[in-house]
Amino acid sequence: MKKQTTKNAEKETRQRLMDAGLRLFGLHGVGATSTRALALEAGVNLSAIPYHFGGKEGLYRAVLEHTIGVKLAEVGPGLDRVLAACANPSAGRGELLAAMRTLVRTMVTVMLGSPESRSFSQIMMQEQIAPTGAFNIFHDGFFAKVHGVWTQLLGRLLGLPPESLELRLRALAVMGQMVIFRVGMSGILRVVGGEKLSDAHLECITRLCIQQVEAIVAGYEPACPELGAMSGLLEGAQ
Amino acid sequence: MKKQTTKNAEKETRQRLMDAGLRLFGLHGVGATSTRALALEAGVNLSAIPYHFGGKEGLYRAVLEHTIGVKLAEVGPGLDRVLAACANPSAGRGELLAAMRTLVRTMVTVMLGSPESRSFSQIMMQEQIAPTGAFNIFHDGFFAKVHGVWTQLLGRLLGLPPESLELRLRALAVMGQMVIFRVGMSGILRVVGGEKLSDAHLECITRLCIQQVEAIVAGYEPACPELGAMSGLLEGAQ
DNA sequence: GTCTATAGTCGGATAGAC
DNA sequence: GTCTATCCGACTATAGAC
Repeated sequence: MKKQTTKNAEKETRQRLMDAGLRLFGLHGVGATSTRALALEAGVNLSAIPYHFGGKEGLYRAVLEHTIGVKLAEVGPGLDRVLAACANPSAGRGELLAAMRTLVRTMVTVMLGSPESRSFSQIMMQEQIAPTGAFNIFHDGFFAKVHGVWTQLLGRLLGLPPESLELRLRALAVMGQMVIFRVGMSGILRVVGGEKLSDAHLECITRLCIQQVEAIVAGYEPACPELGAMSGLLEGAQ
Repeated sequence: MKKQTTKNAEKETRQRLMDAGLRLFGLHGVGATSTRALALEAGVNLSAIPYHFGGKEGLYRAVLEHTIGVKLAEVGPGLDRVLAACANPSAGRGELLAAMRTLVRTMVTVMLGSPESRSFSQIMMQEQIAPTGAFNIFHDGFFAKVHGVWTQLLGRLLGLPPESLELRLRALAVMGQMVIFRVGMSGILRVVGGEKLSDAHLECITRLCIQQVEAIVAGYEPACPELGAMSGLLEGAQ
């Protein structure tokens, strides 16, 4: 790599380090990523890390906050569509289901489609495995929002109160149908071959998730009525 | 910790190191776990690691292989129940669904119930995030087996051929409903409080997953018929 | 703001006494 | 088999030249 003292590198150093951080922190975690590897990957001097971010941890937090903003903007439209439908008291089943289809499509696309989504979900998984001080940035800033929207949507479709424990757990299970393709991506890719799923795969996953959610909604029967009154056990919506 | 030169420590050193490895590798990954931390956690001398396992990587592989054996034995009965039902050509829908319920209950219990299951799934997640040379031990030895059984079961219930891509992807999505409670456990526990889910939570999750799988089976409609003929894109059953 | 050089610490593995 | 002592490399962060 060439020297970076030219014009475009002057204010670009932070960005280059954050890009490198997204990749390497996702792959190896914070603890196993060395500042040397980060500097090398970014094509930047090692000392730029403590200088710009106060250290490795500071870079990690900066990467987290930036990436959350990006991803939230990507899923935002899908979430808003659902919230709009739920906010309309006269919205019928068809309207709610249409919003659900949009949300599933958005989530599959955002989670599985874009290349940097891999690093993002890797970091999310790292935080679930061993939460750091930055865990709440993800939890409150991203996961709880998405889970809250699914909870509202399913609450309307299933006729369950928003605080119902069963509802919140069901929202998790429904999301799991999509999330597993992210979580198990390495296993899937190992056999499919290649760096990412094809568009045909993504379309199939999208349709099949939509169809299964429709079936779940259509075939709903209460599973644990005795827990229906419990509330506050899971995080609140957005 | 007391000296361990007494009788019960002589052949126990390997076991103590593997226990410590399961915990620490799961929490921090191989790269971020130091041999010193392992030796301290195990109450064992540092030199025991290269001596008994040839090094840190050797200990990791030993932990993987041992834990897979344990976990496979735990889910084995549930898997066998399903395989038996599927092997019987005259097995009716009710019989297949009964086997499905047993399998869901077994998986939820094994994944979420036992305390060491947390470390096991943490290591599985680490391998999905950044596969090491030991990835196939998990993939072929555990995941592919479970996924293969679900594929067979759903194939019978949905009337899809075992090689169907849609079927294999659906098996993943169905498993995702259970897996997400493992993957997202940190977020769930953070709000529930405590070290593990209560029995009431586990029972609710079990019932709700069973009910949703039943709904999916009852409400099935082909989602991507044009991909029905594709085969070999995902790993084979057991 | 970016670099080199270096301080101070911790990493994994080994040699050799017991 | 288990221990102590130690090598040597890699780590993060900082000081100071430019």
